[in-house]
Amino acid sequence: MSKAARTKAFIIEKTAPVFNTKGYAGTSINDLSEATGLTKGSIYGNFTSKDDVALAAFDYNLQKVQNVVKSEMSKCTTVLDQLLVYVNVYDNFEKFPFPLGGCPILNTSTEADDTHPELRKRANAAILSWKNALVGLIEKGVKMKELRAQIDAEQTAVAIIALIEGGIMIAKVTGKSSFRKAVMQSVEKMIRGLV
Amino acid sequence: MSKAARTKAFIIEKTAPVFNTKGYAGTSINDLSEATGLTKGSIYGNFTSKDDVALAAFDYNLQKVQNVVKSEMSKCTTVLDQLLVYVNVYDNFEKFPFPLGGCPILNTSTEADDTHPELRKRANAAILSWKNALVGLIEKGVKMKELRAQIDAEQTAVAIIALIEGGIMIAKVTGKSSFRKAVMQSVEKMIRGLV
DNA sequence: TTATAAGCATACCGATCGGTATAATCATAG
DNA sequence: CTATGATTATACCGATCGGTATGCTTATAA
Repeated sequence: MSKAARTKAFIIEKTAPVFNTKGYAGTSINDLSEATGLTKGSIYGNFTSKDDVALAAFDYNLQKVQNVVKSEMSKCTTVLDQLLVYVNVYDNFEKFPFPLGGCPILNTSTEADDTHPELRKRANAAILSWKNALVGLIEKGVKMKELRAQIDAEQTAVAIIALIEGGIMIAKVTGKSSFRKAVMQSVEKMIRGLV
Repeated sequence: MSKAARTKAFIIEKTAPVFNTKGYAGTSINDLSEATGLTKGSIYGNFTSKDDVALAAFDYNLQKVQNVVKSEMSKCTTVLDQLLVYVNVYDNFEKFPFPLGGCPILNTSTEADDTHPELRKRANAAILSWKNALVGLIEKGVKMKELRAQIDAEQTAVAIIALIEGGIMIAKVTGKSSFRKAVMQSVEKMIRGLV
C-alpha cells in the first residue's frame, strides 16, 4: 500500500463522519482540514474536488453499515433469523460500529435528492440493492418453506426499509432511542408475520 | 394587514420551497433574493437573519402539510376513516397542495438533528404532536369500540409515522412513486389490523 | 546513497458567504 | 398635499467559500 493510498484512506476515514453529520453542503474544505489535521493543499493532492471526497466518504459510511449487517447475518442459518438481524442491529445501534451521524442512506437521500445528482445516484443504488437483498431473502424463505407462499416480497421489503429509516429519523431528532426500539418491534412483528 | 406584514408573508411563501428543497445550509441569501425578486436589504428589513427566515419557512411548510390532513379528516366520521386519511393523502401526494421538496419534517429532521438546534427543536415538536394526535385518535377508536382494546397505541403511532416518512424518502431518492404507494399499502394493512 | 518523483504545505486566487450602514423611495395619516 | 416614518435598494464589510500555483520535504526505486 503506497503512501498516497494510505493518506487517501486516512482522509476518507476521518472525513466520513463529518459529511455524515454536517451534510454535503454544510461541510467545508476547512472542516476536512480540521478533521484530518492536513492542509487544504494535501487534501487536493489526493482528491480532485470536494465532491470527490464526499462520494468516497459516502461509500465508506455505507460499507460500514453493510459490514455490520453482513457480519451478523453470517452467524445465522435460517432465513427468519437472517431477516431478524435487521431488528437486532438497528435495535442495538450503539453496540455496533455504526457511522457517526446515523444512517448515511437516510442522510444522503434527503439532502441530495434535489441537489446533488451524483450523491443521489449512490443513495438510490444503495436503497435498491438493499431492497433486492431483502426480496431475495424472502423469496429464498418461501422456496425453503420457511415462510408463507402468498407473500408480496417487494412490498414487504420496501416496508421494512421504510420502517427502519423512519425509525432512525424519529429517534435521532427526538433524542429518544425508545422510539427506534418501538419501531423495531413493529419490524419484528412484520417479519414474524411472514411465517 | 400592513405592507410589512404582507411582504413578510410574501417572502416566506416564496422562500419556503427553496429551503425545503436545498436545505438550510444549501440555501444562500442570494437564493432568497432570486426567489422573491427582492434585494438582500429588503429581506433583512423584514427578518433579522437567515435563521429567522428559515424558521418561518419551516412553520409555513409544516402548516401546509397539516392543513391538507386536517381538511381531509374533517370529511370523515369514523376513527378508521380518519386514520386512513394518511394513506389517502400520502398515496396521492401530487393531488394535494404539498410543499415542494417533500415532507418538511423529514428534510429538516435529517439535516438539523446534528447541526441546527432551533430547527431541530421545531422538527422534534412536529413529530411529537403528530404522534400524540395519532395516539389520541387510536385511543378514541378503542373507547368507541371501533378498534380492538389490546392495541399498543404509542407503538402503532410511531410505526405509522416511520412508514410514511421512510416511504417518502425511498420514493423521492429512487424517483419511483410506486415505492411510496407500496409502503402506503402496508400502512393501510396496519391500520385495518387494528379493527 | 543518490536521483527523481510523489506527497504535502504555504500562500494566494476570485467568488460568494451572511450581514449592515446608509441613502433613496414609498405608503399613509393628518 | 405634505410631512414623516416605514420600507426597499445600493453599496459595502470582513470572513469564508472551493480551488490552485508553486515551492519545500519526504518516500522510494535504482
